[in-house]
Amino acid sequence: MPELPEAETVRAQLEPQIVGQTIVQTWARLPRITLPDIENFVARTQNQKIIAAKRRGKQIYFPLESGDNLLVHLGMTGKLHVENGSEFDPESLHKHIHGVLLLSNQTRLVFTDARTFGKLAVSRELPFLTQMGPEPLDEDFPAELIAQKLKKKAVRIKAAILDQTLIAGLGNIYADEVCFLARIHPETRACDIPIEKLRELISFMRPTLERAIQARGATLKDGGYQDTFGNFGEFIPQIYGRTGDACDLCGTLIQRGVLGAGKTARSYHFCEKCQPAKWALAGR
DNA sequence: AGACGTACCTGACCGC
DNA sequence: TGCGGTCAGGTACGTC
Repeated sequence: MPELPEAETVRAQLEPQIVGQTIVQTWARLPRITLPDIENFVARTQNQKIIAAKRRGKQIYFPLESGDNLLVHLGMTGKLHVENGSEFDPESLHKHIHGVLLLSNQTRLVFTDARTFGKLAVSRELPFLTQMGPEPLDEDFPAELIAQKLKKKAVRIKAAILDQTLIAGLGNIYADEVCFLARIHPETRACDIPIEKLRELISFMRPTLERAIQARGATLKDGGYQDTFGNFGEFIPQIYGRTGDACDLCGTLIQRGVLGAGKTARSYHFCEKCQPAKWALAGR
């Protein structure tokens, strides 16, 4: 699913394809995912020149000449691609296509999303720029500050690092990966982890995300993620989605666990030997 | 205010 | 072959 590396891959691939182009015509059809509403989205993107392709965390956005921004969140199954053509028939579009932008160079920017967890939006304000936690890839990423904040949290460490207001860009895949690399059981309460161990966990974020970007992201068995050219990501997780496989480090069979319950449950993957529950589950 | 629960959505997969 | 049940998770929002 699209996390920071997948969003960055899409952003970087789109940049040379669409920046400098003018949106000639906009089409959208699903009110639930189109903000603030379809009428505004269409009116405020049409006849606008795209002046940049940016990303913050998992959020992709395109500043327009008017001062508005075109925002695309890929959610779980969202995809963006550019195809040739200067017209289209809304009646004959595949049912998963929820947005089409005709560009001035006779191409179309197409948004598809099977599970419709993604979002299309137009907005002048970008509150997520300040509300979202720091970018792990930034040179001045405040690692020590994040370690201190984690040390005060009672939530389980995996839930803590998924919180986009604390750190931007980690999702289920990369959260599991860094827990594995740091040898921390995902259900450990953040405050129960020694501070030096938290620093170690944080130190794995940037290299892991950078390797994933070089591999153009990760595509799991469900084939959910594709880059803008329809290619699968080639990042191979060491732990995520590998239930029943042998751990790369010790050969122990990788297990799957569930964080939370009911509708909110999120799966995690771990090696019980490399990631022992020595601080975990203390209060249960 | 922090922690946790609920809801959205549908393709893929599985057991019968 | 068909069908009901389960799983997948990013994020907004409600509750305690």
